[in-house]
Amino acid sequence: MDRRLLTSQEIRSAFINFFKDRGHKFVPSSSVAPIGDPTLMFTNAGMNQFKDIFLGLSKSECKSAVNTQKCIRVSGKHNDLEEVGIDTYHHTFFEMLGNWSFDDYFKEDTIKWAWELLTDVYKIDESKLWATVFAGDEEDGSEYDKEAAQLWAKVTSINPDRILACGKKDNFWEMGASGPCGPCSEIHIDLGEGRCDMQHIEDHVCEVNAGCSRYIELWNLVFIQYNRQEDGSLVKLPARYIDTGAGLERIAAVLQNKKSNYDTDLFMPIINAIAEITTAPYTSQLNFGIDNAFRVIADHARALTFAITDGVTPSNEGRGYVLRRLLRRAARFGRQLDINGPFMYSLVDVVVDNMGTAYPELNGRAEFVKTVIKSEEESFGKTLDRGLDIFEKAAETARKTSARLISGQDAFQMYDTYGFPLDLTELMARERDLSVDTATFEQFMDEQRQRARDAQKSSLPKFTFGNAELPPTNDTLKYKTVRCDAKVIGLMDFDGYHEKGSFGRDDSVRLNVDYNYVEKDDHISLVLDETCFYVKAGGQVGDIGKIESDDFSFKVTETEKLGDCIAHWGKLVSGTITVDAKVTAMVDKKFRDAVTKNHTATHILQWALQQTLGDGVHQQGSLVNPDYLRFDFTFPKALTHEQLSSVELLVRTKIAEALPVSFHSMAIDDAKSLGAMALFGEKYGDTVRVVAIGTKDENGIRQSISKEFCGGIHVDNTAAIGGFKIVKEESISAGVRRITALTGRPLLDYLVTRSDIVDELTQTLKAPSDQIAARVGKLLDDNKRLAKELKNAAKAGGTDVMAAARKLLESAEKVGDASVITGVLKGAKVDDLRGAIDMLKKTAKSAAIVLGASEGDSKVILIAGVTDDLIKRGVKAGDIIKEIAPIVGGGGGGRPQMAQAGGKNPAKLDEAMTKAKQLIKEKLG
RNA sequence: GGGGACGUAGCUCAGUUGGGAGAGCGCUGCCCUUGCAAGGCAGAAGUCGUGAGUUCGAGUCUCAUCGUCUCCA
Repeated sequence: MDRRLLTSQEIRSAFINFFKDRGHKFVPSSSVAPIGDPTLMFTNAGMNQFKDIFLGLSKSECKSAVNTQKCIRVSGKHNDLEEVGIDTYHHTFFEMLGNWSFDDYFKEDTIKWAWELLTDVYKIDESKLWATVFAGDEEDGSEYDKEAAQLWAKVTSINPDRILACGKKDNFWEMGASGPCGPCSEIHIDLGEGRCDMQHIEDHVCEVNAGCSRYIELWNLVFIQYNRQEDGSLVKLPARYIDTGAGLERIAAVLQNKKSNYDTDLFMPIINAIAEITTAPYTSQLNFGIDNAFRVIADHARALTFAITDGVTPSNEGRGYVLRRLLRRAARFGRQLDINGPFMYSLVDVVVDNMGTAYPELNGRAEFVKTVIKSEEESFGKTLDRGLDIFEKAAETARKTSARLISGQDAFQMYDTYGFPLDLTELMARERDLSVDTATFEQFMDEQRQRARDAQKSSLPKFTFGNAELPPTNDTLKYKTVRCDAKVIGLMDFDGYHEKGSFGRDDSVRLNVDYNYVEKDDHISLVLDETCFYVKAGGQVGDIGKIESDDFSFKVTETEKLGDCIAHWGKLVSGTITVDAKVTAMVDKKFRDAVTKNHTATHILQWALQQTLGDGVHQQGSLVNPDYLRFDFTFPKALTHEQLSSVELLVRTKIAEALPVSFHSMAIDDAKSLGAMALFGEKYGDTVRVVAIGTKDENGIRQSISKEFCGGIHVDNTAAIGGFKIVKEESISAGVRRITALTGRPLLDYLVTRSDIVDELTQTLKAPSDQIAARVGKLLDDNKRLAKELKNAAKAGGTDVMAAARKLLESAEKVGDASVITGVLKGAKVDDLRGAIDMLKKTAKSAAIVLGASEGDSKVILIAGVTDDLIKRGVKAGDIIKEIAPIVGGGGGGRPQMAQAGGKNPAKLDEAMTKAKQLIKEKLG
């Protein structure tokens, strides 16, 4: 039977539907830029968003899940960047299909379903499939996964000879040095003899995990059943989890009968689009520069589009820097295809067209993504131009050497400091019949790598929670009150979590002996059963306040969320804290009020920006604290004064209208259909909280001016915000603007300060406030005009200083044709003296001049000037000044033509002049 | 997280044991030209990123800080 090949879209949805039919919940892919996980730069596996569940930090909302996760591997343990393009299957961006069980089904169903999906749904010939199970590891104390091996034979129709036992490297999965882990079972496919790429290697035998491309891994089924302790031993977990992962790109290649992932419909539309820009055709060969370039560009276009859509923008640090490097790499490969200007941005639409159905977040962000990529491509052009200049200098040096070799140091400096790629340096060197010392270059690279590694080691965090199970904290009270009763259920310090014990300022009740690094402020945290404190989330800062009981008083300075547990960090003010103590938690109300005003104002601001600037405005981030609010959003250029005024006016109008603010808990789909805005990258559960401005009840949400997914705390009525003013508008990266604004008390303070300044100015300038600007402008003009007149007058010799200088010339001593001019010009400034020297040198033609002046009774200025003919005879201004400056208690120096000095003793000025005259005459005589 | 480079006029940059803040382009005015371009002459324009320190004196040296670029992890 002739069967149509499945498209990637069909493969993806078949996977999801297969598991949905078996009771799994579809969980959308989380952002490629994980929030709240600083250990991870990019989401690099499907399990990332479930990590807290496996760690026991939070509970799952469902028993089993299925998803397709956007992943990027460009840094850390999984760094595939250098591999991309040269083979058929490495990618920086890929999709991971996975099914998950959270203490629900285990090995049997996992194996059975995986087999069923591959053979029944995807119709893969089962005679090509192999399975592997974990063979056990003596050193490790882990056992052979007999259970899995037996299940493969029992629940699938696989040929028992094709169930292999393999070692730890391939069949034992661990998240880190400690934590949940377990054996895994992989499914491999035999693509046939012709596909081996290691025939040229002697003794090579094609088999599973032998490294050649005939057998490839299709799907990894991980059975999480152990917890690895800090000491390396394995303990059985009470709850067991399933974590599976299958790369969509590989499956698509197999099902579409392609030798390369790049030949599937996931990549070909992009490759075709590249082919339209360049003249070279894509021929799908390996080891061929042009085809490699096509693959790299297609891969990077996907990674960039997804990452920027999820809110990461190119920058000079962290994630943003990884993006910048990706883009530059793509741009470099573009040059191999003779594409020199910006072009990556033009591939965005193709990616969005192909993936927008599976990842709806792409739609509507394309314009922004293009703006960002294009401006980044332009900036790379500048980097290259700058590098060219530096290259020319290095090449000049190289030409002078007999080896005609550009030194490794030069090449490294160009790369390291100016970002000029080595391959480009080599290429340009060849064009000039030069070569590059790459061995030395590599030496410098190794040194740099070593430096970075050493630094890494010394900065490892000391503080971990080990495997402690943290209790969840109920914090729903935060929306209702700023004061609540609670019970202390645990204490945390820099050694970890303690379920019992006490902590006091007295050493005898300290939890631990070694407190060297916290002795300054005894930083510890309390864990309560319930709390009304808000934890930093969604841009809103965490609350501060107090926790008190009959026995102690504790000042809360920071809150932190660890899984579902909330830690109240701070300082013990007095008494002793004991676990089980009954306490009252009190949020600082002034702090909270200021924050809520700013938070609601931020929502209105977003609405006002969209009203004024259009739908292109998307939130990129926000910060809400008691002092001010900050809102970052996509917009291509600076806002005009008119636009800012109009935004401000809109916000103020809505505040003045005293609109009600209401909160609704509803299903995520309902919220979306009402038009509520969600934030990219944020993880949402099934039920979301919607904050609506302009309605009291649910019926009015659609019509309300602002409706956003938001877990933050707000005022009940916009009137409470009490004013709004934008104080700053700036750019933070290409296509992203930032607005900083004030409300409430900080706004009032700001206005009062400004008003005081105006009052002061009206008094000083004796002008009404509305004329201050004009008056100051006039003063500045007058000032400039007068200063200039003064300068011109001095040049013309009209001042006393010049006149006095002329007199000195008339009475100067002569040694031959040379005039020796010395004298004190009272009240002259440094510039006057210099002017006088210039004038005297010109007038006298041949002269040695030393002039002095004093300022007050503790400052002396000395200046000397000598004409060129006398310098040849050994009279140097610098020398004279150095000799006489000590007389007036100072020091100085300068060049032979002109030198100056300062001093502290005006009384000795005449003595210095006499000495100067004597010195000059000695030299000339 | 670690290393390197850079921050001087609107733009691109120069500024040499620490000793008069400069160039080119652009801008303004005038001359030349029917007009434009070019050319000639004149002119305006700078808290030398910010803050301390050393010094008689700092664009220049030291330290801190902010920003930009760049490489490594």
